Amino acid sequence: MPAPAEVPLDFGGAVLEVVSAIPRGRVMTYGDVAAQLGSRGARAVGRVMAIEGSGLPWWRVVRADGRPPAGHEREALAHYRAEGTALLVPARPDGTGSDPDPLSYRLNLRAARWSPS
DNA sequence: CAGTTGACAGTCC
DNA sequence: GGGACTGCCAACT
Repeated sequence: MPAPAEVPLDFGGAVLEVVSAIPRGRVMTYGDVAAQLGSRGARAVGRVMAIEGSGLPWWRVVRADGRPPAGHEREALAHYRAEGTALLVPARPDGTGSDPDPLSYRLNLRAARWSPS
């Protein structure tokens, strides 16, 4: 068979498939996931995660800025530290000791960004 | 059927 | 380097 029906699922089904294929310690941007689906609806991907994201490593899907989904930065951070994902901490010149935004961290996409073979 | 929303991305200032 | 605007796609009202 010339074409292994790998896309009998809907858009959401395909998203779940790609996100579920992301290895531990790696991350993908919404745009990359959408690109794998042959679509550019990065926003559509995000919405699928918000709905069907339950039961999936949604924290492995981050924005192009290297920031986790809005409203879940704290939850995602716990997963990143637990999986050893490459994180970039905002450099503190003085080291005041207090972070105005502890959730202002970013992921090192240059090292953690992964793409399916 | 049309408008609005939304776990975004890319470009311009 | 950071902020604002526009563009895209899919689902909801």
